[in-house]
Amino acid sequence: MTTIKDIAKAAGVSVTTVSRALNGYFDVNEKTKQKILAVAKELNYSPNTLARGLVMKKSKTIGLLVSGMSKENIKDNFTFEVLCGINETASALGYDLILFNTNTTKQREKTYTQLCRERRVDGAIVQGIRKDDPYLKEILESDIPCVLIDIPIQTDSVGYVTTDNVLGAKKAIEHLIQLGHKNIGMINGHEGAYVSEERLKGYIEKLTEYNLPVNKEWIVDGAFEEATSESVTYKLLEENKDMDALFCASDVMALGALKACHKLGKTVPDDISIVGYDNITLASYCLPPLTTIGQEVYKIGSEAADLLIKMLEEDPTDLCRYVDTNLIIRDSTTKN
Amino acid sequence: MTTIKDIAKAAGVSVTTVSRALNGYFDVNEKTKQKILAVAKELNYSPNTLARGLVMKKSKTIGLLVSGMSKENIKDNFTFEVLCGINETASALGYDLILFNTNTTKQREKTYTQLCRERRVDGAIVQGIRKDDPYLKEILESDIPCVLIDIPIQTDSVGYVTTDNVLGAKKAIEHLIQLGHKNIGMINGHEGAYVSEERLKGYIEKLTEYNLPVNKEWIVDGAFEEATSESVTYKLLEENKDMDALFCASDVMALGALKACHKLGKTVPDDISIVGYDNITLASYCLPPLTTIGQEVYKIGSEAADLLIKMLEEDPTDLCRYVDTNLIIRDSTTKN
DNA sequence: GTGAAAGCGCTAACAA
DNA sequence: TTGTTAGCGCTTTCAC
Repeated sequence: MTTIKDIAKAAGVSVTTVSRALNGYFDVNEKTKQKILAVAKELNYSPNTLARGLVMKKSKTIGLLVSGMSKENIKDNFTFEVLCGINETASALGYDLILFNTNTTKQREKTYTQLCRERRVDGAIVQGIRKDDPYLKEILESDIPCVLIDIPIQTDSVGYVTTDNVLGAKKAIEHLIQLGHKNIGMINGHEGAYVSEERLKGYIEKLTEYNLPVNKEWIVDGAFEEATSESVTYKLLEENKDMDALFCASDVMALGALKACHKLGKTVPDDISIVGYDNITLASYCLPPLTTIGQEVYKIGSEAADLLIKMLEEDPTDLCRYVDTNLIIRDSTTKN
Repeated sequence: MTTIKDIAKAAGVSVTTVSRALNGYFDVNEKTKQKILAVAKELNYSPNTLARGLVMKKSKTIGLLVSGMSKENIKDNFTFEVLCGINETASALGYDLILFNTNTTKQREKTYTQLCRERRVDGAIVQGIRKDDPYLKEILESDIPCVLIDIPIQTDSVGYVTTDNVLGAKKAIEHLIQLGHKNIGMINGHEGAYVSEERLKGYIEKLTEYNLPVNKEWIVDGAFEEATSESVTYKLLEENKDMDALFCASDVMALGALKACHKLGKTVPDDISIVGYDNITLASYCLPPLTTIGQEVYKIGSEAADLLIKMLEEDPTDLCRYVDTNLIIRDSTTKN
């Protein structure tokens, strides 16, 4: 494999000059530069980023800590869409991505800091970890630049990209209230998720705004899973016969709720309206197509990459970015 | 950041000894070893993989060349599922993944070899590139260990993981024939895909096996896209009123075909049976749920990672692996 | 069982 | 404008 040493020898100059020419410095004679470039091309040279990273203490690499990459999460294209957004933006800005898997026990043996330092990543993007994940604590204590997705916590070295989940939930509930619904239950995710906390907040605030009662028994967790959601919905509707609408904190859970309704012989939306969250691909294909809160997931990813790289290169003052949500009305909601 | 030098100083030994102790060599006194390990832990040491990679000429990194990571491909969870499989297996075996994006022009400036060599990846896994992609030629000419997904070409350093697409297509057609269909059209992908070639082969062979005529006009390309498929299906069915079944080389295209049928006022499956390919998540949710050829996509990914790592560490003789397919019968096919 | 020294490929003072 | 030299953090002969 060709090194700058080889080029230096072939071009009859020193390695320093080669390095400078290759890196586009201006203090090198145009002629020598051309010569060096020619030799480099001829010898089919590729720079060794490991060596460069070693001396520069920069790797032009972003570490990706993603929890939703296991078999179970395949239905949910949220993770993938975020990934796509990160990938395109990062690569457009000259950074490569390195994937850390937080599921396998193998990786869990290492701490977040170890993961990042071993690979000498310049920064990290973290998606899908829970509030109580030990990694989160570490991330916040570490000084490695990091962007959190959907976790609105900021430190000197940690920023975040998220949507306004309170507002998103409010849009959903507003829609249901406008349709005349008064007994609105909620299938939330789980305690480990900030988005759950916020969507619940939006739900409560909007009900309160309309002087509708907030009933604790009407709020249950569905673990962001279809099956769990199905079973809790079943129970919820059995115990509250007058419930006329359901707000689910994710489309996947709305799918479960749909199944439960079907089994109970309830027609959606005539007997009960359902609003989901996320606007996953399935949302427009299921029966009935889901009214839901859409997020520009791809944009969340690309904003995250953009923010992190800005943090690495320009240290911006604002480390928080919000991406829009919008209510998408389909056929799972109707007038009461 | 702690280095082995720091450890050496703190433990009162040489860097050599530290290196040996940390790497679990046996020619180091148990006591010194324990001392070194203790110091390392206390100083919160993380090895620098860049430095190690530089001297060892191995990076324990696998390069991922994936084309299906753009906005358009989000519906299709094939790519993501492959990714998940690769990720879990690679990380279980101690390898990290580095993502190369082949879409952005930025990356296209570099050749495959450059991409791999710059990052000093030990090997690469390539998914979703076309037969005529210049990268493919390079991959086959290069001696970088590589596993191709769904491209059955082998060289000394290149292996592949795929399914038997001829057989898969045959299963689909067999099913349709058993249901009494005789006028079976095919929406294929495009010329750039090996899987298209093979699925077409399976289609033709099975028809021939039953002495059914193979009609060139009945075979059209849908570019693996929903919209394209919809428009070609429209035309196909208009021009061939007696067509009673359709075999689509992907579920996404089957979705398009479904739409076309709907617009033409044809009921699936009563007027026309449709079989897809891939068993994407949507397949079981669309209307009617699709009969399709399922692939263990996750397994394709994990096999690819496993094969590549075997190639890196043990150089196996067999560089080809096949993953099963199976016919999944849902409601888009019925007796004629 | 342990250490000194060389070197992986690169960048960056500092000199010339 | 160019070259000399040191050093990034690590592994690995080779000698003791």
